[in-house]
Parts: sequence; structure tokens; C-alpha cells
Amino acid sequence: MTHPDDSCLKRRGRPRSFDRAAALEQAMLLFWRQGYAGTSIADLTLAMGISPPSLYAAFGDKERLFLEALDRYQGDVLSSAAQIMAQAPSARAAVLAVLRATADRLTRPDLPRGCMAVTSAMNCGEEFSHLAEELTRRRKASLQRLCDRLNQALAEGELPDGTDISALATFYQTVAQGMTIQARDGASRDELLATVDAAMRAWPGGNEAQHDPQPADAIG
Amino acid sequence: MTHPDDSCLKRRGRPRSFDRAAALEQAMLLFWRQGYAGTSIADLTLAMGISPPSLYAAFGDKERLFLEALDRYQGDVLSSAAQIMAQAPSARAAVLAVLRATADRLTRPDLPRGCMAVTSAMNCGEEFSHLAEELTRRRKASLQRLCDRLNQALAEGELPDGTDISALATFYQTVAQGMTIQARDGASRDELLATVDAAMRAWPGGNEAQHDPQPADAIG
DNA sequence: CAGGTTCTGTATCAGTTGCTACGAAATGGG
DNA sequence: CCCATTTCGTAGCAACTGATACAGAACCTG
Repeated sequence: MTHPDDSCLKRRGRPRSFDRAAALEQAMLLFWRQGYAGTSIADLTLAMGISPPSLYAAFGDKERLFLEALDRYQGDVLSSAAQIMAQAPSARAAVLAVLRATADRLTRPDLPRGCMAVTSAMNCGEEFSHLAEELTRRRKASLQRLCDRLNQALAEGELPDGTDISALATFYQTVAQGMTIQARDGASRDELLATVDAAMRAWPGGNEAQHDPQPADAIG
Repeated sequence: MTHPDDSCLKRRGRPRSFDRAAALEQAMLLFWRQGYAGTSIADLTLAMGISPPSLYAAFGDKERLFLEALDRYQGDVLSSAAQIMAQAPSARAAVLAVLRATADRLTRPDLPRGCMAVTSAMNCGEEFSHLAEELTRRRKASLQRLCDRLNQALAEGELPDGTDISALATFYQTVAQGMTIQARDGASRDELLATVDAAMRAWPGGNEAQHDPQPADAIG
């Protein structure tokens, strides 16, 4: 499943005159800001600096362009989350670190607010319901990764026996998704971090011994 | 600020041949399900059972119809929340009851999933940014009402001195907003209620003495 | 009844939507 | 060089968007 220009082979015919990756980046930013239905081909071609035929030749159609932009978006987000989870010394630290990174990510001053995977197909007509379902599928996949980590913690004794792992993972995903709405409403990074701290008070087994270090300033 | 047919005065000319309130209800349901941008005039006229000129004569234009549908939506939701808050014996009970009612409201089998005030203008182009801002304003108003109740609890000693009321209210609003995404993704009422229980563990001062009664089954 | 008023359906308006036909331009292979 | 191949910009497609002009129909007042 590779894209038409992934190969380094010499291609016959007139070479492409624009940077496909850069154009995809612009498309991603537009879909992120305005959603799938709210972004027109005219918007896209203007931002990408190409004409409609070039867009269709390079990306197929609007829907495939959206999915590719979504892949581009999630590529960064998911690998970052995986790395944070891998480095965390405990499940609690992993959840805290991921939520803090989320607070940072959702309020970057130079990027659209909120999570593209949450906002970009929230309300589209029924003719695009399969897009909404695709985003739902991806959110469920994220939930599953969190469940896996929490189940590991349960097996290692970090979490009390009988802890409802699915409910706990769902709770933290719910908080993270709510933070997207807050970010869209103008919440600052610090406000989101305060919500993260509140959410961590719900960690099973109490928080008597917990002294979470302050989050490092965002460096990018 | 009244609508053209609020009066009970006898009106001259041909009487309206459709039920304005019922038509508004259908419009609300469509905007709720598909959002502002995702709902066309054709969709609306079909669902409302009227022709475009009747729609424009009765409701102004699409934007004013949307705002009126939003008022219709929030009328029920906000009065219900206010009543629940008024009846609750404590701030904690109020937050719990409102969140449980929210879990119920977001997963009604016969109504669209999620909160219309969150989803209906989440991603529209910049030409409708004032609609998104209007919804943001209403969400901030809801937050303010929650802050007021929590400040009252602080004054009454229910909450520890030094409690960050704004942060606490924002946390619970964030959870409620995240529940909208979960509901859209198919979460059941019980799953949302489990998230509510998790969120209540974050209530300041610990939960050692708290034994929240089970929520009553929804009766409509 | 006549006159004024308001609503109704048909039939559209100009503008935008996603998308593409077409021929010119730019490359590599022979 | 000539040709096949690929991309380019222009220009435009049918369908849909939000919103209306128009004429006829239905009501009240007189």
C-alpha cells in the first residue's frame, strides 16, 4: 500500500512541479482547522498552491486526500504517544505524561486547536458517515492501546485487583477528548494541565503518595 | 425579542398551514445530527415538510433557524440542569446528578447522540466562525453556572479552602464534553455512567465517606 | 362582494460544490 | 530528432448551495 510517488525510480513524462509532502501538509492543516465538509476543493487548491487536476492526479479525490492527511496527522501524534508510553516508568506515569503531552499538543500556538481525529468529521451528512466511522475506529484503536497498557499494570500489581480497566481507559480518553473542545474554546495549555491534574486524582487506589513533577515546558 | 408568531392576536391574511413548533423540532433534530454546515436547506425543507419560501418566511434564514433550533435544544437541557442543581443537597451531589443526567441525555435511543451545543458547529469554515463563537459563548455560560455553584460550596465549607473552583468546574465540563464524543462513538449509557463515577473520584478532599446511590433508571 | 394581507408551491436565481475534458508543456526513451 | 508518457493550466461540467420572484390561494376587514 504505497503512494504513487513513493519510489525513487526515474519517472517518464513531465515531472511534478510541486512538493507533494508540503502540499499534503497544507491539506492536513486545512482539514484540521475546518473539518472535511467545511473544506472545499477550492480551499485546498489555494492553500496547496496547485490546480484541481494536479490535486486529483496526486491524491485521488477529496476523500482519499483527507484520509492521507489524517494518516500524516496521526503519524506524529501516535508515534509520540507510543514513545511517551514506552518511556514511562509506570502506567500512571504513562497516562499522566500522555495527557500532559496532549494538553501541549492541543494548544500549540502555530497549529489548529484541538485534535483533528476528533473534530474533522464530527458533523457531516450521512453521505460521509463512513468517514465518521473511520475516525471512530481510530479512536477505538487508541483506546485499545491504553487498555493494553493498563492491563499490563494490572498484571504487574500497579493497579488493584478488580480494577475495571476498560472503564478507567475510557475515562481518560473521555478527558482527553473533552480537552479538544476546551482547546477549541480557547483554553490555555495551563488550563488543560490543571484539568489533567484533576483527572489524575481519579486514579485508582488514591493519590496519597503521589507527587507528580511539574511538566517540562514545551520545547516542540 | 419575540418571534413573528408569538402573539395570540388574530392575524390577517392566509394562515400558516404547518405547525411552526413541530417544524422547528425537525430542524433541531437535523442540525443536531448533521451540524450546521452538514445540513442543507433541502434537507431541512424535506424534514420539516415545507417549501423553501415557507421556511424563509417563518424563520428568516438558515442561520436564524439554526440559532432558534439551538434555543429550542438548550431550553430543555438547561432548565433540566438548573432543576437538578437546585434539588441537589450539596455541590458534589449536584455535579454527580448533572453528569448522570448528561450520560442519560447523550445516549437516548430515539434522539441524536451527543450534545448539539458541542457538535453542531464544531468544524465549519471561517465564514461561519461567528456561529462557532456563539456556541463557545454558551458553553462558557454553562461553565459559569457550575462555577457559581462551586463557589457557593466553597463559601459553605463543603469544599476545602484554597480549592481552585475554576479548574474544578472546567474539569467536570471537560468530562461532560468528552462524553459527547464517546456517545457519538457508540458508548452506552452505562459506559458513560462509569466514566461519571471515575470523574467523581477526583472530587477534592477524597471520597472515603462517599457512597453514591445508583442512578435511577431513565424514565424519560 | 372587493381590497388588502399573508401564506403556498413552482420555478428559478447566481454562486459554489466536487470533479474532469482538453490541449499545451515538459520530461525520458528510442 | 520523434514519440510516448506524465503533468500542467484553463475552462467548464452537472449537481447542489442558500435564497427569491412570481402568481395564485386563503384568510380578515369592510
